[in-house]
Amino acid sequence: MTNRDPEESEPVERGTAERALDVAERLVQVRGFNGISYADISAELGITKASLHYHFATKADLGRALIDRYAERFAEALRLIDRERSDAPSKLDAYAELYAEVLRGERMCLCGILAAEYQTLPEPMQGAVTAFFDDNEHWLEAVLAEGEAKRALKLSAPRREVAQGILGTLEGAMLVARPYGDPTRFDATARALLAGLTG
Amino acid sequence: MTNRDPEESEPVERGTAERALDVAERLVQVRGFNGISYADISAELGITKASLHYHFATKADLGRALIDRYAERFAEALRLIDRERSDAPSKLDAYAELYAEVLRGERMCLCGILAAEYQTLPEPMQGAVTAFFDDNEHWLEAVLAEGEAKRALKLSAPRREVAQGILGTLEGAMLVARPYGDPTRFDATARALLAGLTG
DNA sequence: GTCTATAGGCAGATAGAC
DNA sequence: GTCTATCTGCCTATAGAC
Repeated sequence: MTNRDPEESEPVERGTAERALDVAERLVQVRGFNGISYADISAELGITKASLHYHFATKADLGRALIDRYAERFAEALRLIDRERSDAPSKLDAYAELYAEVLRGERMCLCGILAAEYQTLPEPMQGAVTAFFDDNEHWLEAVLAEGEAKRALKLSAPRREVAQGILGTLEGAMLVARPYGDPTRFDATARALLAGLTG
Repeated sequence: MTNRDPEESEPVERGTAERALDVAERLVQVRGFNGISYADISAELGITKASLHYHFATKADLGRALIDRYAERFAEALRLIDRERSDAPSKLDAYAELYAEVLRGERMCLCGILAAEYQTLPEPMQGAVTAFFDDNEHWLEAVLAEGEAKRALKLSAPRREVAQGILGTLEGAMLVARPYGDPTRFDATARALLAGLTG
């Protein structure tokens, strides 16, 4: 369990900007970027909107910082998986579990929900969203390559396509599961997906 | 090709309410419900916001009408598939093609994009979104049952779970493909999904 | 059914005091 | 860094004339 929610951690010293990102991240993962406002965030934080603007001049700045931090934390989680899991199937299992954790927090993947709003996002945010997906797919491709080399995985399509398929499938399973408030909807799809790769 | 875009069809007589739904549907499928306004719709329609309020008193009413009409049209497309396709694999193929068509129009599935915004939707819209998913899954379950009976499909999980997996996978493949403006990203995932069922 | 006009609220953002 | 105060603009929605 690496991808801990900062808001649930021990109360270490955190600056206002960091705490603002914590609140904004959760709100966006629940309501979407177009569904939240400076008022929402600053109210939860106990400061004024003007103070929040001091840390993030524009909403685009805030959104960009949100994605960058999320992507970094996700990348760190992937490095931890590489260290702690030895074979490809186990790594893919841990990867799916990252998504399941997010969903159990009643949230959508940050970049998944931003993908839905993609056409309305300021440009710097758009680039950061696809960069997140690209990073994930590259990591998945490496895992798939390792799995093929060690005969632990059998792919029926090019690695790149399979990697894209894994990402899309997990994002979609989250997307549909959340309205039902039922994380097990996600689990079944994830299990079937991974079973199809080891088959 | 059943699910034709009314805006691209021959100019048959259409009332203002219908034309408003056409415009709103496209806008929501591109920008999301929180990303559009009465001003956007009425401007494209060449009428005032007040006139639009005559047809749809509140935005919630408009949204509800949007989903209901979309769901009806989708259900009609499914009935056509049942009539024109004889075996389960072919039906699933046609089902995936419905999604591919939407994506080629640079749109997201209406209910897929609304699922992302679910927590901010007025209640009547929330119920209509899950009802759409439920309808789709019931149809898929029936197709899967037929495919199993005729030994055309081999399922490695309960029909219900497989149906949920198909829906989620296709929605997710659309969600991620759209930011890249590359419909082929969707096709690869859809093909692999169906191949795994006939396997 | 469509219009003009407008209400009332909230959005993102800024100026300037402390 | 945080505040109060304020601006401008857009939002949903309504009143009432035509």
